[in-house]
Amino acid sequence: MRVTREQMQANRTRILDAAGSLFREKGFDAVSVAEVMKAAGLTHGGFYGHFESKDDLIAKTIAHIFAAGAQGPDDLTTFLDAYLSPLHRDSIAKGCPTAALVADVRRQTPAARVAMTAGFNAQIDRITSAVAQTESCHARRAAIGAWAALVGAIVLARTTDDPALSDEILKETRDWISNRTTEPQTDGDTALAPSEA
Amino acid sequence: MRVTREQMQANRTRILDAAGSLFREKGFDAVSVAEVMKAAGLTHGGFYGHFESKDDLIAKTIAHIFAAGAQGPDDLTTFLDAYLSPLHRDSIAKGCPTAALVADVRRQTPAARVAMTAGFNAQIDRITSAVAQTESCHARRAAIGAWAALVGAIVLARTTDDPALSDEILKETRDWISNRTTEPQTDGDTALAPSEA
DNA sequence: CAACTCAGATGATAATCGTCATAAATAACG
DNA sequence: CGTTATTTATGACGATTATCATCTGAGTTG
Repeated sequence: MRVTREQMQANRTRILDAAGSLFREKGFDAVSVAEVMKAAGLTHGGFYGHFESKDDLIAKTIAHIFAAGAQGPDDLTTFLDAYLSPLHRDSIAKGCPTAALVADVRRQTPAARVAMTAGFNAQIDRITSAVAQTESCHARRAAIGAWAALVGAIVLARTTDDPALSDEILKETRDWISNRTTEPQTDGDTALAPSEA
Repeated sequence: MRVTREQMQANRTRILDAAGSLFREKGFDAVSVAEVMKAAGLTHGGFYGHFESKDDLIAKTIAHIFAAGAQGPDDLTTFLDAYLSPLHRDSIAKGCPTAALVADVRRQTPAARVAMTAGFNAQIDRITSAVAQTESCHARRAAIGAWAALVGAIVLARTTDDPALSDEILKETRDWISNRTTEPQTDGDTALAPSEA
């Protein structure tokens, strides 16, 4: 049952791809090693020839997902629309790894959290660049704030069982993030202010 | 081994309290029924006298947590400061149930998602009331947007292994949410705008 | 082409966990 | 005070799962 060296590398990639989808979809705990291998077209036995343990696979999978999805947001409007779209909300297995895995990674090994943090930094940097096109002073602050709202909205929209509320969360968050400098005082701005302001 | 009816009710509450902390801390899957019962001072056998199944416990626990923590944000500034504080970030077991459980509930039974959605609506309503004190036109939009940013920031800050980044996420999100109408054009506002704006 | 190597398949093992059957012991009731 | 009802404790069962030992067969190398 031996296989070409290239074939072996391809198998390894297939395992990481399968794990990337399954982990995002069902979470780390709910996915068994055998299930990942089956999705990759292999049997469970060969797994430990590729990875030291399931924890090792988890850490490597996180890094693999972020390495693959290095697409940066060129146009901020387009990015916001796509990120907070029902389509993105419903395609978890192929969607933003941060939104799909944040909560799960907290309980994983240090290596997994390190890989996740690397993805965080990359994502913040990308959004900061996009924000800097229209706002330079506090670009990083705006990037972090908007990113938190994006991730929060997606996670909330995916959890509720009420479709109307889910859509509303996406839509209102979308408008809340951008409709500020666009129409400053026209229809009453929607920003929050400390009550003593 | 029979017990007073009051004692039995007290035991049931102890089970729900213990489950509330453990589920928030470690997630639904990682907490066994026996572990919950032990934390409540009981043995695992008596569990099925109180609940039909573990899934039943999960749904009832979600409702129980939201029923207990019905504290509304009176002052918005105080609420934002408390929610995005390192103290709240680090006290997961006693902190916001939404932030601790959103991602996990997505993969649970319909009953669990119904209970969670009820908590969502309550929280949105409370924040909307607080926001309405300074902003009436799009109060609900502002509440949803701010809430998404709050939940997202806490979840992200809890996941990263970099303490500095974690603190930064809390602080910058805090400032990004409120520093808008306070100082409109003074130091360059930090709001995002569509690039064609 | 022959000997060796090693990726992958098959099967086994030990641990964990949800669930349930049964036993025990005490509260509740007349 | 005796009988009944019911909560909790004890123990067991079946299913799942991570991990590893072993076998097989085809790539690799000389």
